[in-house]
Amino acid sequence: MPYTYIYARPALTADCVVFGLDDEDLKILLIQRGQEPFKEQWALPGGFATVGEALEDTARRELSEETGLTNVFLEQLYTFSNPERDPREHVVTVAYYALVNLSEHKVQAATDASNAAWFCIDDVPPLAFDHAEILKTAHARLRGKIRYQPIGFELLPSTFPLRMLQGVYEKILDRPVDKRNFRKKILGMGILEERDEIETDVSHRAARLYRFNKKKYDQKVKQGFNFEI
Amino acid sequence: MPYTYIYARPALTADCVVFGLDDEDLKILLIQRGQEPFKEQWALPGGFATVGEALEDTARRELSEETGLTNVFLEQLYTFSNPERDPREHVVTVAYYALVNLSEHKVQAATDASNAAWFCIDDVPPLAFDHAEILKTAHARLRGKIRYQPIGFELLPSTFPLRMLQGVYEKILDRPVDKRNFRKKILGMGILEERDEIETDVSHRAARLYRFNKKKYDQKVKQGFNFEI
DNA sequence: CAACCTTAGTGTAATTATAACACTATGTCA
DNA sequence: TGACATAGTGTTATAATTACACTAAGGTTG
Repeated sequence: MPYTYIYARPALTADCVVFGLDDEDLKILLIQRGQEPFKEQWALPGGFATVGEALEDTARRELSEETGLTNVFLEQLYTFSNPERDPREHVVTVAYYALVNLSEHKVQAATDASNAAWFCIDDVPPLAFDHAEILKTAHARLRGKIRYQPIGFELLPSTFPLRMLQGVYEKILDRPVDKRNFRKKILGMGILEERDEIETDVSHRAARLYRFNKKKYDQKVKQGFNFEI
Repeated sequence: MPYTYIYARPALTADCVVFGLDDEDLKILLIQRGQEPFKEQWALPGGFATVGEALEDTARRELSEETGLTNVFLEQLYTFSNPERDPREHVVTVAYYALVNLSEHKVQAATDASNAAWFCIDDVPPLAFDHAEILKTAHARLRGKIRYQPIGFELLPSTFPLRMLQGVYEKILDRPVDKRNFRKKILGMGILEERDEIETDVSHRAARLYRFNKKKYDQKVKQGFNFEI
């Protein structure tokens, strides 16, 4: 059933730049396209907007359909509207970026896309459309954002040792961080809650585990507290 | 000549939140709508996207058509896609914010819109659609942005006394700023160029005029210089 | 023309935040 | 039991921020 409008309309899509973190590296989730254009090439997960659906919901739905990921931290990044960005026609895309923790969210390549896989941020294959530019924008945003908002938790399991959180910052900022200063600062924010557990299955002294306390965080946000690292 | 697509498409618009500054207040540019819905109500300047045109160009074109403003500083703000935001149908809007200096850009209400006028940011009439929310988002962004990027110049004539620049910061941040510290900081950035002119037509000691030097600014940006105020 | 009003223009000291830095403690593993 | 790996902890030097008040210049007014 076709739809007719008096004036031409650009097509509208939502795409997701999904960041994950393993012990080694900051990673990015890509899918391999099943159709033309750019068939077989890697691309950001995403798809066409549906009338009556907010674009953030489009982004979440497509992410779930294509990779099985649900319930992730998701924020709008930027809207890309260069008329040449899609060879078929003028397609405007609203890009989102997402943070997931790899240990609790397993990715499965799902129906729509033939294949989904994680790539190291420094070793990404050529991407379809202008997705390389979108990725670059998202990476820059992530680096900028983590410096003044504690979003690093989203990449970790719900309880984690401080070393792991420090690792998040080091991998995203791509530079070493002083352990003592980092702990002072992050604990001083008063948004981490000390748990009565320690790490297991490590071949060295086990560290205490912490949990992000969203309630305390929201409270401090309301008070205008500054979360710069 | 109608256009037909296999799947339904949301309509797409670009809207502008235009900030200006006079001696007194931070102001916002609104137009009075000539058609339904929200006929006669005040709204942000903006209009429908054209296929083949980047949305930033749409924003500039509509701004020029509706208010006569051209050549303004314009940045993307956020994309609003709530399906209920327009009573007619699902309309996604990409919002931009613009900074203009009132002394050099005179506004004229132009063809499309019946009327255009400046309003104090603290005294805005009820707005059409979700434009109040867009305005609030833009105001928050402006406040946040000016703290780490020297965009205040965009609201001033090309040469200006430091007092005026300080006024920009005070009006946007909505708090007093220490004169000596401000001068130290802003001159220390090395992006202002001292001119051999002083103010005229003032009934007190005339101040030296300065000019923003974009070349020096771009250079410092490249070196990763920090412009926090 | 003198007194007054308004804004220009300038420096220092106290406080606070940041950055640099090294050792002991505890557990695993060979 | 000795070697190894990471946990956990304070202090000091340096840099950045804040608070603060007077003289200078020009215009206005009685």
